[in-house]
Amino acid sequence: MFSKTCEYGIRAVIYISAKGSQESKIGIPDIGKNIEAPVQFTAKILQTLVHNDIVSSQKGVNGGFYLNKQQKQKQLIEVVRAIDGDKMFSGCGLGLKSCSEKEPCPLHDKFKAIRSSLKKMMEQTTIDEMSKTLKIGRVLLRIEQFVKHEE
Amino acid sequence: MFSKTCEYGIRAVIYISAKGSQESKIGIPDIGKNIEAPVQFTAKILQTLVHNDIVSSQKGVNGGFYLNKQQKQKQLIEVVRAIDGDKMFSGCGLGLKSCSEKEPCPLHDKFKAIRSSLKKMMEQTTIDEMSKTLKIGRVLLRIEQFVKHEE
DNA sequence: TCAATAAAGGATAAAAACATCTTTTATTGT
DNA sequence: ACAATAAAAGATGTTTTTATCCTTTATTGA
Ligand code: FES
Ligand code: FES
Repeated sequence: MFSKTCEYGIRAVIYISAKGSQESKIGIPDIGKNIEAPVQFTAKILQTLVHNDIVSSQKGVNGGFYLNKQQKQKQLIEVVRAIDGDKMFSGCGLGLKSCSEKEPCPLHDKFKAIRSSLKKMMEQTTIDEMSKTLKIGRVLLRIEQFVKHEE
Repeated sequence: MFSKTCEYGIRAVIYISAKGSQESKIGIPDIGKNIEAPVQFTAKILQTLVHNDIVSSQKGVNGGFYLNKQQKQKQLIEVVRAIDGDKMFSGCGLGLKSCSEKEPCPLHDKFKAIRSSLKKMMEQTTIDEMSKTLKIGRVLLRIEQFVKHEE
């Protein structure tokens, strides 16, 4: 469905949103470990997300990643668009160069319905919403249990 | 959504079903040209589909590919399974090693609904059905118009 | 002020996907 | 029989995706 890069990106964003804040930023090793993704590769993906104003970052001592209020309210589709582009939400299911009503592929009518539900779903889901289910421990971002913060 | 290999595979199968028959088999150059796919690569994909009893083939003079009656009735999901496997229909949307109700990812509830519609759609759609819309010229498998057979 | 820290950036490497080329095998019309 | 044909099979090449390594830049607490 999404590229591996995009999957890591979404997981990272949800984790950062759940665990980080402007006061307590999250470092790449922490992120990589908790979303079970290659650390350096995750760093690259986060660069892209910072460029696209989906994640905030700060260099230096006590630096790291976090999401500001506006960023937490972003839709998941924006994360996908920043990494994989729009292909999944507008491209042809059989790989034709373009998807159109005028020159549709055999699967067009049935496929566009699915594609449209997927798009709607990714638009209706915010990062914040996902991070909340993670916080209360209902869901996981890796096989082993999410490491609960001691407080 | 599907791999390029799978897209070519589905297009090829629909084309062969529409244009070929046991009496008049279709050759790889014809297929490659009409579905706008690399010829030799398409040959490889068809090998896989023959092994999986989705397409029939015959070597030698007047040989080529065709679909028998049972094969025409197969569901599109079988083509996808033969090439891409089952990942798209059972894997986690965020790339976790497994998708389960017991240890779901944050997107699980929403994602499984989409995935399930996609699966149902690919199960309810037969190769024959797709090839019929191609035959009557309502749809295309490539940018340029499908070459109508002279009869 | 400066050493420690952590992200940013650039270069490189490994793996997978996509694609092509060449040889072999089976089939058939003559 | 056999030459022509077309898929099967195996080897190889290219491109894209995924992943790692190393250097640079910005920040900050002591
Ligand atoms: S043309 Fe193929 S999905 Fe629209
Ligand atoms: S666990 Fe992620 S979709 Fe089911």
